[in-house]
Amino acid sequence: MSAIITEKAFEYLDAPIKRVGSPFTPVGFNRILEKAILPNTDLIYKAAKELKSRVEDFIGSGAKSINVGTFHSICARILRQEIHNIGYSKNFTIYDTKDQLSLINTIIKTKNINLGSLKPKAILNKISKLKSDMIMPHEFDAKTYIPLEELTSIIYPLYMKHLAKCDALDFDDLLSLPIKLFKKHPEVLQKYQNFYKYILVDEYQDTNKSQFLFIDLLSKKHKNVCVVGDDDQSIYSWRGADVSNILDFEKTYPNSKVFKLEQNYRSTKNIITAAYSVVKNNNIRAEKKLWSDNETGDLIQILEGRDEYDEAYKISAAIQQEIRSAKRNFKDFAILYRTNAQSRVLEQVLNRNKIPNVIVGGVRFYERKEVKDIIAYLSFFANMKDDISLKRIINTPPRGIGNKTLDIIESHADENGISLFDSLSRLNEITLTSRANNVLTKFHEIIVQYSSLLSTINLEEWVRMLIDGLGYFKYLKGSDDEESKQRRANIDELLNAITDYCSTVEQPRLQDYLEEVALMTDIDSWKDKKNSVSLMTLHSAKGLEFPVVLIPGLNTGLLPLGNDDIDEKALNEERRLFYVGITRAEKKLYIAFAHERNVFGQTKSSFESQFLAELPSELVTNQTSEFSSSTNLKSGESTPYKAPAKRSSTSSTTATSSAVSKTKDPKPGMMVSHKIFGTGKIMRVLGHGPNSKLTINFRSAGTKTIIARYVKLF
DNA sequence: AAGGTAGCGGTTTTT
DNA sequence: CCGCTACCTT
Repeated sequence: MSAIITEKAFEYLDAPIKRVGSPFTPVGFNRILEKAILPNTDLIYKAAKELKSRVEDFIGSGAKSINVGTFHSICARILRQEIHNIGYSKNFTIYDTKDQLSLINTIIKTKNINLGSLKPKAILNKISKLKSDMIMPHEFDAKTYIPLEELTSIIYPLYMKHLAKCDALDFDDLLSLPIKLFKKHPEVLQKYQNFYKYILVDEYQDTNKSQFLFIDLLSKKHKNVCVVGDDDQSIYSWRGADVSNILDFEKTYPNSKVFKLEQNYRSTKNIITAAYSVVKNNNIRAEKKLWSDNETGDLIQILEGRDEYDEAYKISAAIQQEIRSAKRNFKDFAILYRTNAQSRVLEQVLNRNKIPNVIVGGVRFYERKEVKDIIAYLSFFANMKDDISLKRIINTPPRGIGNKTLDIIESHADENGISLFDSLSRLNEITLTSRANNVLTKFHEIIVQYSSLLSTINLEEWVRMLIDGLGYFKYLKGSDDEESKQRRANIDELLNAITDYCSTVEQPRLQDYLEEVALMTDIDSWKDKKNSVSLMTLHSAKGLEFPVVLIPGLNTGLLPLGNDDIDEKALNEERRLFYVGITRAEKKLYIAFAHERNVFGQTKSSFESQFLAELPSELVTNQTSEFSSSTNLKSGESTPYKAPAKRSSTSSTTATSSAVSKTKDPKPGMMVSHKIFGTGKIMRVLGHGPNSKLTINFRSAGTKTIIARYVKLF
């Protein structure tokens, strides 16, 4: 989500103003915002430039001092300037999720905490939730009979202490510390209030408590705030976003004006109607009527695949068909899925069909092991108190510093209340084997050496020398050939990115580069200059639009995601996610599902998503006549995927008929019913046919093993 | 005491 | 199918 903070640009608006119905905005600011901020942007500063020029086009000159950025980046910028006021170092490091987890694991290990069956990730999620609600450790009223809460109440304060010791901030701190700063130092607040006289927030429905407070404080003086959003598109409640921020805006700011933007300029009538038919099934939402002057448009096409490969194949075929008949370009298409894992198969099949494609997000570039390794080195040089990065690099590449040695160093640092690196400079105080002493001294020397080198040569050159000096490429060669090639390529790309950064910025600084990297969004790094089909998650697609959108994976368990015990609130959010996906489409919408899916490496039969049935049958077709039987795609000789399923099915034009798999063979994942035990899910199958033994997890009776002929398959 | 490997367990979504 | 742990080998 983005915040626009500008001085002149919004003067013509009466403020405060609330706008609702973000996807249905007339040609106006929101549209400019969507166009300007999200696509075609490499980095934040480029986005700001782009926005500036577009706003200038719109209101003429005067759009001078515009600041554009995500909440996180704007907050980070403020903190770099002001954080010393609340007792932190300006050299703070920003920890990503991996760093956070590693920190929590360190705590668990050193404090001998027994997590039981809980995972560190669960604790981290809990802590993050608390932080986004601005609940400090001492304010957390844990219900101690709930293990998660009790353990969190133990770990949370330690986690905070450890972060502070490392001069590190997590993503939540970036949002909450400015508020602490503003409250403690009114003079600092005032400075920024005067600096940002007009404030505009896009995607306001996805703001959390700290983001609300941030805007509230900043706008208190001049009271010029304009927010845009749509409660139907709230898809981040799992990370603390609170829809009531937008729903209660009028109450919070009694002088505000509301403009309902109910005309849609983006999509065809059919797409809008379909989107509405879906989202109206949600029980908690603000009713709005939507309309459009656009053409009625084509019907929504349902694609039915035998499995996810076939589904991907049908999607490829649909794209080829659209390109042939409607003269579209590859860049007009977006494939939007629920989970990143789905991108693999799609990418594979698209490649086989020679359809150029680009995955936005996914396993993020900067989270890949080899890239993260180098970034950890850089982070450590930027902040030597960063124990987490030190632990990552100290034996990468392997230099004979193992767990035992590290344990000794850690307890020394802990006892003396110093950083790990400080302990390394005081090895004489520590009892070590001479071998350990040697390798540690050597490591310490390397760090000192490169640290002093950093101030004498330029950043780019220094990074190259560092990677060289570490023998990192040699280290990568160790693993198997194809993989190490890829990893080397990634390091090369990282080097290119650094070179790029150095050439676009006046004064390249290691820290600034790292900050940019930490806060870069998927969309930022999206290079859509190439004429390619875009692949991304539904979450990433928010705010974007494409002539043709294809949404695969409309299966139970996948969209909506989760098992059948999904609660109403979560189901509503899944539905909103589907709604967001539908409303990305301008001209044409394809929705796909498969009868079988590979989950956990096992093929499981899969049912149609309930959301399919919510599409009005008269707007939907699954006649794929033009290409369903076609093998005219150049799919290559060795394509292992099966020819399109020959199903006698689908004489009906709706997708609402339930797709019952007619297979007689029971398979794991299928639902069954039993005279005595009721309904349950097959967990395991032993043997074949009616006499096979099924391990079934019954809803009320628990797990039983039963001969297949005694149960009924759904 | 390090480092390599086999086997296990576990699934969102993002800054 | 991927990452992590526990164990086994050097």
